[in-house]
Amino acid sequence: MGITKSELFKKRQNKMATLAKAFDHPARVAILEHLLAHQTCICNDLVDVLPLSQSTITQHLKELKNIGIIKGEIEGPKVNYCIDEKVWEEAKDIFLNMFTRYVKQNDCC
Amino acid sequence: MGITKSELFKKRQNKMATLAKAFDHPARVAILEHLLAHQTCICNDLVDVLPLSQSTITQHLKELKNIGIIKGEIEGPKVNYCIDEKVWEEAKDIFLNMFTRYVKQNDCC
DNA sequence: TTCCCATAACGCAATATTACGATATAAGGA
DNA sequence: TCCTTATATCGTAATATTGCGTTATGGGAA
Repeated sequence: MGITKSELFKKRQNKMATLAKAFDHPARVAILEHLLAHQTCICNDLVDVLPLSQSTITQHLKELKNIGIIKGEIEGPKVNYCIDEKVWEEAKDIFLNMFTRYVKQNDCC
Repeated sequence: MGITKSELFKKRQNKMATLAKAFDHPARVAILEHLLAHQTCICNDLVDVLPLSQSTITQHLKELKNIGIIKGEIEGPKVNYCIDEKVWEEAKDIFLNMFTRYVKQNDCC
């Protein structure tokens, strides 16, 4: 159906799924990397950097904002985007926790 | 279009996007958590544990296998699934690298 | 005011995803 | 052999995502 039965899963699982969406498209990875690299927040240099149209990029930015991992500040005619520290750290924790839960096994597979 | 222009992005970005897909649906998070918790590989206890139908679960398992993060070993009439260590560690590295690239800023936003 | 710039919103088209029931398939046990 | 159990596959329906052109919108500059 394309519809995810979120209500049937645990909060934490849904949260991780949501946060993972920030990284599940190469354009969004590229946007986040750009934000990480340019300590100063950016506006639409992205249009010059990414091989996508302005409207598509705006949409990805919107999605990242919905997820909460970035925020945008209107500054005159432009918008400055940057990583939302709190959410970023939260994502870091959740992913770290997940990844470190793995313990090597004797060889079941 | 629903089609992602992967060819226009860098390999690393596409790789991360692919790996993120392993975590971008609560059912897949739940499956991975189950695999982490039960050191012994499992088959379809998942059908009892998850609120989804057998066919839907099989589909998620297939997707996780495509991504490469789990592998399945046929054992008689059952299939034992488990985390693929190599891919798991690779994902861990990529995400860790991404998350630790963030440096707190003076207050641009 | 009028014109441009950066962004956002709208609407469309194409494709992908999620979910499930129903039907295979394959191996082990009765 | 026939039945059961565990998985996989198929087909279908509903919804989501991706991408873009086009059109707003809002502010600054001329």
